[in-house]
Amino acid sequence: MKLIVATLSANYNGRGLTELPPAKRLLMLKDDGTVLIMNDKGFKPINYMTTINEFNQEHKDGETHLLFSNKKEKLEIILHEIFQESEIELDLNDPSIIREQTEEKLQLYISKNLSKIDEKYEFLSREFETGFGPVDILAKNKETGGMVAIEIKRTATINSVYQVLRYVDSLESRYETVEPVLIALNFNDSTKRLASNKGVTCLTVPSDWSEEEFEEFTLF
Amino acid sequence: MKLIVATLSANYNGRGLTELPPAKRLLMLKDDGTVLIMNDKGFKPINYMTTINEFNQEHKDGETHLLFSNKKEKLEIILHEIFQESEIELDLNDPSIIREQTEEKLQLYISKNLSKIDEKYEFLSREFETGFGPVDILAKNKETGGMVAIEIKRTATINSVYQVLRYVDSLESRYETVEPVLIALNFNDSTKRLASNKGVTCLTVPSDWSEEEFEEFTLF
DNA sequence: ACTTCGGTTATGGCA
DNA sequence: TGCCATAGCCGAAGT
Repeated sequence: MKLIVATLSANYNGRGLTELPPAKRLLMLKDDGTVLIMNDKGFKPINYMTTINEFNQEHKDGETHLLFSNKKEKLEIILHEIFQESEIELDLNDPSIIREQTEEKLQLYISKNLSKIDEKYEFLSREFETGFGPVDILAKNKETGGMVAIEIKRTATINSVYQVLRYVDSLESRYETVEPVLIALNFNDSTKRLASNKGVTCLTVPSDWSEEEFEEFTLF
Repeated sequence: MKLIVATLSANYNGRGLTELPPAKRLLMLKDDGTVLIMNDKGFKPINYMTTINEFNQEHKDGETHLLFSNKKEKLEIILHEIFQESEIELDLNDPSIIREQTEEKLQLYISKNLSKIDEKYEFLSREFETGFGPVDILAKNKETGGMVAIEIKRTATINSVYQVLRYVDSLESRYETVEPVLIALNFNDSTKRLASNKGVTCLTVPSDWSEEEFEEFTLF
């Protein structure tokens, strides 16, 4: 990638419309075509653009204008004064990051260990289609004999409450009783409150749902 | 900020849990404490961390271990081999980017020009509290005399449909009839279909809702 | 400090 | 390709 330290300004038009006043910043031109304008704060670029098809360069009044574009977007960068310019070589095939404890893995864990969360639930199926999209887990309440719609989240929000209620709505046309359940690692108070008002059961995953358990699953 | 080109690996634990195998990458250490690990693809860092309170450095077997942490997160970076190291100075007070055509500006535009979208609607208030969060615009249908709950989006999704229906649910305890309306620049087909099934009116903002109109508004 | 919501969200998966 | 849901979403504003 190429790194340029310069006083620059920018204009973007595409998904949104932005104007960036001039300041001394870092411009990164990655080998895959990605362009990033960085300042010294935070982790997000101020302006950026990916999937660039067209690039043009102009010189006007001693300033360099860079024009990046694709079918839907346009980014203009004006380099007022260049202080440094350098090229660095990184690994072409960067081995990808390994993510653990994702919602997908949590869902697989709970599918296999539902009774650890609550003894009375019996797992029936995963990603069961309701008509409003698939519910994460469909289970049976061994005490009541009724059905259970379970929505799983790493962090449950009020949206999760409405989501599981939608599934229950849809499933109630097929089953006599459907009980809404939210299972998550974290709930905030307002979510628990709303769930309680709406009759949605909230269950927390034991914090020791462990890496060892994963060995049983294959994601692919 | 400091830039380091090195063969490095990383482990993060906090909001999630990740493992990054070694490769030659760019490490950015920003002046505000932000740490970024970049490769030569895309606009996102592979690993990163912000709001760091604690930093420790260790040397083991000729390798440098960097340990960044705060109350909730921990990031370890192992520098196996360092190729380059440099320090660059950027502007301390980066003037902030100017965003146009944001949802907020769209909301203000529609507040003042609701009759341009549909003659029969009369604006009553903005950000009206429903009990399930504020509805963007509360209006009156001059033909029916009923109330109108309007949700505004740059791009409307199926979630927007459920959102406005929640507001209507809540408002119906206060008003006799409440009509759900979605106003957006873009709708996708499935959103329009769902809205139609659920009795939610979809209205598109004329593409010439112009910058000139903004002059009337003050955001602050 | 926590919650809520918009974002040029990005990104991966699947129809 | 478009649409959907997740993400270590981030960041900002309000409480």
